[in-house]
Amino acid sequence: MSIKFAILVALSEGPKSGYDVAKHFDQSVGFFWHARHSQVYRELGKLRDNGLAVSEEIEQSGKPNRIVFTITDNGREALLKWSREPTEPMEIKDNFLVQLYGIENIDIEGLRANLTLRLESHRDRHSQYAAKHQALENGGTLADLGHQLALEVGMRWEREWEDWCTIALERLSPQAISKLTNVVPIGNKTPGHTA
Amino acid sequence: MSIKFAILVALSEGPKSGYDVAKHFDQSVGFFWHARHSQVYRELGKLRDNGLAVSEEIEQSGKPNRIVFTITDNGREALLKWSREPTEPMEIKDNFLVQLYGIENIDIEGLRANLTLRLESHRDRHSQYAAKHQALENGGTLADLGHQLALEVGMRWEREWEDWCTIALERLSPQAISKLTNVVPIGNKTPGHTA
DNA sequence: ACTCCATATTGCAATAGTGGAATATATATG
DNA sequence: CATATATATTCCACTATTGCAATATGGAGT
Repeated sequence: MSIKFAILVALSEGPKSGYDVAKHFDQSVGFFWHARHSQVYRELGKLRDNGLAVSEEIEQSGKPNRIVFTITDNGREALLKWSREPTEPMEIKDNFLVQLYGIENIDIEGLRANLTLRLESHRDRHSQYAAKHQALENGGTLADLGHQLALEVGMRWEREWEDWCTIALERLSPQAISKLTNVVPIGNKTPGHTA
Repeated sequence: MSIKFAILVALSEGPKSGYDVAKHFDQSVGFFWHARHSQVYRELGKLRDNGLAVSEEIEQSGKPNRIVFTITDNGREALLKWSREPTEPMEIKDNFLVQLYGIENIDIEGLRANLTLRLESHRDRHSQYAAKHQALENGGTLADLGHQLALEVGMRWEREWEDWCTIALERLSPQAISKLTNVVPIGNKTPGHTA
């Protein structure tokens, strides 16, 4: 229901081709609702069909022509209307947490390896958000405020994951695991003191 | 790719019918990878087709027969194998953040209303996770540790949203908005001091 | 010279997930 | 007595999203 609006938001910042959306998206609204290029092109077509955007073909030589989309008044109306309805909070959907939930049938060595990898990737993302955020620190417009607030959610999320990964690595260390009761960890090399 | 594993994890705790999975799921693994009943039944069928679970029909009168699924050794193998591969960190996908990103074309009154609603819902979820977490506080098994850690991610997530909503409500208050430069907020009743 | 990358769009098969209807009965609530 | 809710499964249409291949060319790197 809503890549539609993410793209509309992207267009609201200025006319863009599908290529533009797909590319610069990932550095802005796309942080909070991502899509692959094939979906972007399809959705742009729908926006045009529904009168929320208009398109204009721009001739180029050597490359396929650019098709530039511009948001219409109807498009802005749609955004406005959308923002007056309640939005569902997003659901957590994370493989790693599913694995934790099934820890008894999971390779704990693998879990630790994953944890280390993810710590890295959360750090990366955190600094990505932080960089964007810092670039806005002197901005005083409404748009800046919106971007700042959104990025702050991203930063909080990544920071929490970072903290949690560190703690989880300790709580899942071989030493810690070996102190648990009932331990017969499958796929885990640690010799737990079995009953 | 992975409601499959969430269901496998559910089955790993004991044999379950589709109805059981759909129902009790929401109080456990389903926190971290949810599915509607129609999908659950479909996936259970696939697990059986692929030999990761076996099913047994249990006669009942008055109600349709229960079809109880039990995880197989192949199923446990699949979980183990899965946990040795890296998992992608989940992506943020939140309508509300998209709206913030497009704040210039959004009804700020609506945004504030949404913010208030969400504050509520994050509080609810937080206490849901916290209750589950507290019930485990004396548990010392590996399974308990896994559940605790997973729930802690949920708690962190909800707590951060709670904090952030409160802060955002201040930063988006009519008074705060009116102090911004360049303000011609659409759909916002506040008389911004236009240039 | 060769390969890789950026530009730019289209199209399609496949997977993932939602939402609702249909079916059948027992029990609880008003 | 009517209505809702819990039990239990199946099926289907639909939306959402991914991933890949095809097409065409200019420029940068090795």
